[in-house]
Amino acid sequence: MDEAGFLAAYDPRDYPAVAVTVDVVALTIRDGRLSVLLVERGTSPFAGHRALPGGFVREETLEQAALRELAEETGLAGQVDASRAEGDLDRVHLEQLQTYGQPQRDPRMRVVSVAYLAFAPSLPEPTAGSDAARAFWVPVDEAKDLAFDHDEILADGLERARAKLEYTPLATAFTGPEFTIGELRQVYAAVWGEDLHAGNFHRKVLSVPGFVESTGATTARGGERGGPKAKLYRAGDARLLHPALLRPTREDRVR
Amino acid sequence: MDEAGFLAAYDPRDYPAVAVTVDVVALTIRDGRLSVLLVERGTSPFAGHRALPGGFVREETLEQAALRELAEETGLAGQVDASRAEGDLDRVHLEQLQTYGQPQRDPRMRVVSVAYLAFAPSLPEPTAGSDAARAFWVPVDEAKDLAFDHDEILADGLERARAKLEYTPLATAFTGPEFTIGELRQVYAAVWGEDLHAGNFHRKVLSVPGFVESTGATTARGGERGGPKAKLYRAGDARLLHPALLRPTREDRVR
DNA sequence: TCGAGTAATACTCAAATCGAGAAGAACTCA
DNA sequence: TGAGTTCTTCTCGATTTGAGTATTACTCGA
Repeated sequence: MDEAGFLAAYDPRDYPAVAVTVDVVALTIRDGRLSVLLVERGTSPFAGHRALPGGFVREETLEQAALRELAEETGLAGQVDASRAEGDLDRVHLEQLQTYGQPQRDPRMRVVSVAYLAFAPSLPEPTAGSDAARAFWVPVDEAKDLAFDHDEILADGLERARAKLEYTPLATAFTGPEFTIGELRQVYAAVWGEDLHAGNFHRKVLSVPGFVESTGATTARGGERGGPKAKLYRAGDARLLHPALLRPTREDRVR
Repeated sequence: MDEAGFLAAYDPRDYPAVAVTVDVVALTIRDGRLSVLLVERGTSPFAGHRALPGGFVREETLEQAALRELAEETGLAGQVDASRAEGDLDRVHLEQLQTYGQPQRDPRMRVVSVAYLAFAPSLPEPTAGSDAARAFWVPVDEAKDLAFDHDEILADGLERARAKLEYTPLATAFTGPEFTIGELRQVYAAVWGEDLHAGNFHRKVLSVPGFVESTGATTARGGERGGPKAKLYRAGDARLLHPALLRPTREDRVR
């Protein structure tokens, strides 16, 4: 609210204490499956349950807090100092998802959590050492019964990711800096959970201005199971896809 | 984060105190212009500046806090008790926008603000009495130099509103319970800031399943400046528009 | 009461786009 | 070497789009 009138009359004791945290829904594609980074909780409440990585916000922006948690949990970059370069994490796309503040979402106290959504190219398994040993990637369809309201947060994050693939070049955030149209199609297939018509997808991607641009090069060899060498592309400068790549319409999504 | 490990080691003195507020971007259409509800600040900082209505979160959900602030500022419904019926406000569509938590966004202390976006049919001017006298509707293109980071919040809210008109039936939240296709088109025109082809819009709206359904009735008389009586419709049961109603493509939005 | 202006609604038509399928060429692995 | 896979390009009919036109039914002011 930010109103001086309120703040002048504001006595912290008039209000319940509120803690602000960030939770991160970090998505990547491993072995062709959309996966999310989870941590195992050691203590009550929800001991033994899995949860999204997250933590208290310090003297930093919300986004820095999310990046810091991600770095700490994955062991990537190792930098706890969020103002520094992030190493492997510098290619991670991070955006705010939503904020969750139901009064009883944490049984101990009022916790308002700002959830972030991260998209990463295939990352190494979180390395041991530091506290990252507790973190691991789980295919999203096996990520159930999470602590707190994290099932809901994950579901919201997945829906956001699926929707953004339609009208933004977000899929390139899941690939390396150079990729083939086929790899891009597999990203869509993994996130949407359904196969796409290869020919139409190819035509579509190349017809959207600024989605991808050719590097001129091709892959060194054909696919694992055969097929010719594929042309390589990198992400273009489009921020929105026009026209969009729409998911196959499913009636139950509409009503 | 919600991790017991952190909470067990958590000492409030280790972290700066954080206040949680809600700010509301309430939009309506008055005299054919998209307008936002603002309040005038009386005290420092930003005394004399206009700001979005908002306030501290109490023992309530974030959404209840947003509704309460809206009711208090507009004087509508008058109910400060957010659990009760909201009177005029019960037809308001409310959704979370984004959370703003830059450390210096409020010069006095760390304030994390959860912004909400409200869409309302043309509402009466906020009534005097209560503290609502401070609130007023302002056409969005005249809402500049707001306090704090409210210019940014408003801009984000407008972009969200414009985007959601494309693929959701949100436009009906700005109309009365019954409306004509022409009224609906004027909502789009006001929010997008550009006129639409009447014939194509008509065809499109009627072709999207579940967007509108006919009431069978027509308006009692023609338009103010002539024209035949129009058929009346009410909102249908679609939650998403398939196919979507896309804004005229502007290149500068894409790159 | 008439005439000008306006709006609702329906139609036309060419261009763009889409989904489904097919085909050829290049490559893998066994 | 042969079977199977994938990349890439086409074809074709159906759908959707944008732009324009036409008809009809109103309002308002002269």
